[in-house]
Amino acid sequence: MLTPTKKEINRESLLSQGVTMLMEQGYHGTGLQQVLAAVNIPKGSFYNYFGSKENFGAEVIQHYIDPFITQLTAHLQQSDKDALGGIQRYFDELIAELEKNRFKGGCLLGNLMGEIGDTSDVCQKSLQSAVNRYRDLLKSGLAKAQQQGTVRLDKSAEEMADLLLNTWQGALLRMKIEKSSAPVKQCCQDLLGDFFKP
Amino acid sequence: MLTPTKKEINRESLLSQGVTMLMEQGYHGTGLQQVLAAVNIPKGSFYNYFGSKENFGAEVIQHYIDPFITQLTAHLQQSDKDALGGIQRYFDELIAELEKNRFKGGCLLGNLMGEIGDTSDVCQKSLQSAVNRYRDLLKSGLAKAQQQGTVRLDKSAEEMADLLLNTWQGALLRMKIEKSSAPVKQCCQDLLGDFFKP
DNA sequence: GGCAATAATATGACCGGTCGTCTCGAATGT
DNA sequence: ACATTCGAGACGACCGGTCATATTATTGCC
Repeated sequence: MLTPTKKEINRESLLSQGVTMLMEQGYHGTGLQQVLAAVNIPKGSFYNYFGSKENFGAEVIQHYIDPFITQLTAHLQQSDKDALGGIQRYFDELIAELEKNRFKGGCLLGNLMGEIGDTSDVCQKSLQSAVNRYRDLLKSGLAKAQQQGTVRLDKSAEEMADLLLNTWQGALLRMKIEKSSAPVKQCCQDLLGDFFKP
Repeated sequence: MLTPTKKEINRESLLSQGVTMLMEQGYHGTGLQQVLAAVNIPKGSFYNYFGSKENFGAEVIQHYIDPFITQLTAHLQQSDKDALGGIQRYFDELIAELEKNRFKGGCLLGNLMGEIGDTSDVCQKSLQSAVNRYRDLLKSGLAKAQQQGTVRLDKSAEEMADLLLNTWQGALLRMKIEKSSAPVKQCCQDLLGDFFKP
């Protein structure tokens, strides 16, 4: 079928609502009834679409990261001659979005890594995959910047991608409790604007 | 009274058990009954000692960070002539402990910042205070290292303390899902062994 | 000091609600 | 006609929180 089936529509809206609510209230803090009520899907249907809350969580994780991959990819393509600038502008856009949300939520991946990253096998694997997809994209951007001479060569692109991702996650946590974008701005400044420079 | 009252003993063991369980299962993932059963304290007593789960959480946070403050303070005093070395040895000790726990738990502060850092005012304030106490201690260690010439001077000690703390938190999240100490080791290597060097 | 009166604290059964999950008849598609 | 999917509601367990009662301390009086 070309038009999505009702099942696919329902799955999609549950996942989308799941992203919002898991971000706001965490995994254990969010009840399925709450998600189902928000999108007006009967409770009984849930287990037809997803087998369990845990599986749902794992799918929500993937559904969450997709737009970020797309967005970063777009910035890298758009700034083809200046990969570092593309990365910087991507993070600037993220920061603007965080400020618009008044520093609520942060990053679903970070929140769930902390909450259930070591208690749910299914979600752990989904988190690994999501983080790796994102990290690899950052890595390729940084590698291109290395070729362009805007980023130091004596550290591997992968090592820097990991460092950027980790510091960003930590800075998002600080942002949440300080209700300020200073930590995330500082993160970009310290790494992209200093440590990664040749 | 010199000997602690029964109330104080009970409070203490609840807080101690709370640290363990909130670390393992998160805030919403841990029920009060579970905590109370583990230390054999009746449910009714809980609300005499702490007014609510939220207040309990806020106290658990402080109870959690105290030993880390003590431990880092000890390392800084012990390595008086080499503050940077003291900080490095402190983190080495933390890493050894994390490996002993098979990478479970991570840091309670990080986990709770992500889970409830923007939904519970009381816990948010407690998290702020705990993180700031820890950051200020790191900052004073780094400042001393600056005086000793082992750390660069063109960045403030506070900025570096924030960066170290944030990257450490992010690395702990990665550690949890990758079940490996590589991220935290890399964190220390990148910052203490490279970026902070003069 | 001995003892009743009073205050303070400890307790666990119990509250309404929500949790994640499952059952089974109804609806749907072929 | 039949296989598959759906969905209303029920399931027992557990949630955070309350409260009347039981126990223990403290006080005041003789």
